[in-house]
Amino acid sequence: MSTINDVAELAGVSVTTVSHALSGKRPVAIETRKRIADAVERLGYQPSQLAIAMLTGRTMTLGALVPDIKNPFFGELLSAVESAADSRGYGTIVSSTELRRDHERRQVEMLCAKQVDAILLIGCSDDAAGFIPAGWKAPVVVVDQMPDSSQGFPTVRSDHERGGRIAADHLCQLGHREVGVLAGPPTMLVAAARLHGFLDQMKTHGLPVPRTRRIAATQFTLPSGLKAAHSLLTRRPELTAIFCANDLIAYGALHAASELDIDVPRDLSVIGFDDIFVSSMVQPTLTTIHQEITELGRRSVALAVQALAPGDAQPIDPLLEVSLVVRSSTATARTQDRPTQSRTMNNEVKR
Amino acid sequence: MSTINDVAELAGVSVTTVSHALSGKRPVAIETRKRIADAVERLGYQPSQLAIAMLTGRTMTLGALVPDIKNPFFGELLSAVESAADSRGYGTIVSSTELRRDHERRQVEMLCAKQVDAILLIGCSDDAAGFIPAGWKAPVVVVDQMPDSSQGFPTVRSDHERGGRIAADHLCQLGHREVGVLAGPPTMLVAAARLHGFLDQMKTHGLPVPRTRRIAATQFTLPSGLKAAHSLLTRRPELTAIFCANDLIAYGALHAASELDIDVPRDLSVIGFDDIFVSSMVQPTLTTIHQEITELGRRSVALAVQALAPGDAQPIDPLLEVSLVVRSSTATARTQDRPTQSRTMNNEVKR
DNA sequence: ATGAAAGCGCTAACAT
DNA sequence: ATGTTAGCGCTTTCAT
Repeated sequence: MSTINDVAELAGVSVTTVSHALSGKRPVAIETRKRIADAVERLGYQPSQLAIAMLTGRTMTLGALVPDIKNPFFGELLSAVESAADSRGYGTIVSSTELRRDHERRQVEMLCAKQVDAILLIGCSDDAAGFIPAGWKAPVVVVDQMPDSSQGFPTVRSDHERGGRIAADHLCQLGHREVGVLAGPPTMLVAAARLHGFLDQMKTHGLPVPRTRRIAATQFTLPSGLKAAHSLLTRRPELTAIFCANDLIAYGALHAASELDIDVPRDLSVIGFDDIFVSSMVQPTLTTIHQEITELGRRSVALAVQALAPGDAQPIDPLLEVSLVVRSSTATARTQDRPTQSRTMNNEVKR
Repeated sequence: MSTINDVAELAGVSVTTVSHALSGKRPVAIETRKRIADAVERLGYQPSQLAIAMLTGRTMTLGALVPDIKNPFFGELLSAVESAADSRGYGTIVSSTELRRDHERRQVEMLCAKQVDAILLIGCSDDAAGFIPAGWKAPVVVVDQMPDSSQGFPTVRSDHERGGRIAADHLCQLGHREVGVLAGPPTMLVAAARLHGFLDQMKTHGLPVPRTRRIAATQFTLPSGLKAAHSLLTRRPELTAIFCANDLIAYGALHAASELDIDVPRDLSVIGFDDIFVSSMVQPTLTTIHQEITELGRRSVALAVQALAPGDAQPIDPLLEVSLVVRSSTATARTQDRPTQSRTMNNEVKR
C-alpha cells in the first residue's frame, strides 16, 4: 500500500496538506485539492487505519468471541452484530473457541492485544470474563450469558428461565405427563437457567420431572444431543415429550427418534430453544422458544458503542423477552401408551 | 491498556530492556527480568499489536469477505478458515456483504484500510476482485469462485462442474427421466459451472433438460429456493427429480414439496450441493454433492500464508474433488405417473 | 493556503 | 547488561 508520503510527493505538496485535503478540516486550494485527488486515485491510496488508530486510540474494530461459529445460532447472532457494527463504522474480529475452554484465555488476550475498541463475550464459559487482563479499559459486553458470570460487565441476554417456563406450559397444555429433558452442558449458567425455569414450572403444574427422565448433553451441539437423546429415549420409552436445551440438541433428538422409529410428533413431542432460522424450514418444523437474535446482536453493539462514545445515552434494556413458536414437532399427548414392546424389538433388530 | 512505558517505569528500567526481557532477544539480568515480570503482571500488560504492526508491517490479521454469514456453508468455511489462521497465529476479520453487491467495494476497502495481511474473497461476486485497490500488495486469495473471475489472484475451489455431472449421473441411475433444475443466481459463475456440468451430463445420458424445466433461484438462500421451487413444481407436476444448486435451495424445494403435498423421495427426488452439516441430520437427510469445506478453508489460509512467508512452499492443489453422498431425499423414479390431478386440486384448495 | 515537527507504542540498530 | 534514539504512517498543534 502506498502511504500519505507517496501521495504528497506525487502531488508535490506536504503530507499536512494531503491530510487536510482528505479530511476537509482545513481549506485547501481547489487546484491543489485536484492534484491530490489525482495522486490518490493513481496510487489507490487508503489511509492506514493502523496509523490512525495509533493516534486516536480507536481501531474502529470490535472483537467478538463465540464458542462455536458453526452453530447457526451464533452465525445469526454474529451476522446481526456485524451489520450493527458495520453501520456504525466498526469492523468485527470474530474469534471462535471451537468449544475449547482453554482457548478462551488466549483468544481474549489476542483481542486485547489487537486493541479492539470493545469486546463482546458471546455465549462463552461463565468465567471467560475473568480472562480480561487487569488494566483493560475498553468496554466489555457479555452476551447471552447469565449476569452472575459477567464480573460486573454489562450484559445482554434473553430471559432464559422464562423460556423454560413457557416450554413447560406448552407441553402441559398439550396434555403431556411423561416428560423428559435434554439439558445443556451442566456447567453453563444459561443451560441451568433454562432447565430451572422448565423444571420449576413443571412442578407448578404438579408434574415434577424426576432425575431419571433428564439427561444433559455435554455440548450445545447436534451430535451431543443425538447421543444424549438416544440414551434417554432408549431408557425411558414412556416419554411422550422432551424439552431440549437448544435447537441443535432438539435436532439430535429428532434424529434419535427417527433411528428408534419413534414418530414425531405423534409418539413424541420435541421442543427446542433459540429458534434458529432452519427450524422454521426443515421437516418437521420445530416448535421452539424464540429468541430475538437480531435484537440481541443490535443491543450488544449498541451497549458497546454507547460506552465508547458517551453522549445521548438512551438506556438499553438488557433483558429480551422470549416467546413460544408452535410448529409441527409438538402435538397433543397420545391417550394410549406407545407400543413400547415393538420399539424395543425394532432396536434389537437394528443392531 | 498500559503501555511498555508504564512497565518500564514501574520496573525502574528502560523500555528497551522491557522489550528484550519479553522477547528474549537479548540477555537480561535475572533480577531485572523478575522486576519486569512483576510489573507486567500487575498492570496486565500486553504489547500492542497495533504498534508492532506499524513497525513490522504485519497485522497478523486475515480479512475474509463472505456474502452471507448466515449461510451455514460459509459458517463452516469460516470456522475452518479461522481455525487454520489461528493455528498460524493469525486473527480473522470477518465481513459479510449480506448479499448486497454494493457493499463489496466498501468492505474490501475497509479490509485494506485495516491493513490485513491477506484478503480472502469467499464466494463473492465475480467482479469482487476488481475492488482491490490499485497499489495493494498483500496476497489475495479467491475462494469458492471460478478462476475466470479472479483477476489473476490464486484460487481455491471445488470442482463445481464435476459436481453437477455426478448429480446428473445419480439421478439418471435412479431412472429419472423427468428432471428439473433449481439453478443458482444466473450471474454467479459457480452457479453456472454446476448448472453446466449437470445439463451437459444429462445430455450425455440422452436426457437433455429443456429450459421449461429449469428455473433460477435469485440467491443461494432457502427462501429464494422455496419461491423458485414452488413455481417450478406447480408448473411442472411431471417432474420426478430436481437438481438444486445448493443445499439451502434444496431445503426450499423440500419445503415447497411439503406445501404441495409431494412426498420426498417417493414422488420427488431432491439433490443438493455443498453438504452442509445439517444436511446429514434433518429429515429427510439430503442427498447432495459433498464439498470438502474444511479443506477448502485450510488451503485458502495456507495459500495466503505461503505468499506472506515464502519459504518451503509446497505446492497447494487449488482444485478440490467433490463426491456424491446418497441419503434419503433421492430414490428410484416412480414407474407410474404421479396423480397430477389431485395435486393441482390441492393447490387450488389451498389458495 | 501551506509546512515543519511532535508524538501515538513499539522494536532495533547503535551506543555505553 | 542496559540505555538512547530513530522511525513505522498518520493527525495535529504551531508556525509562516
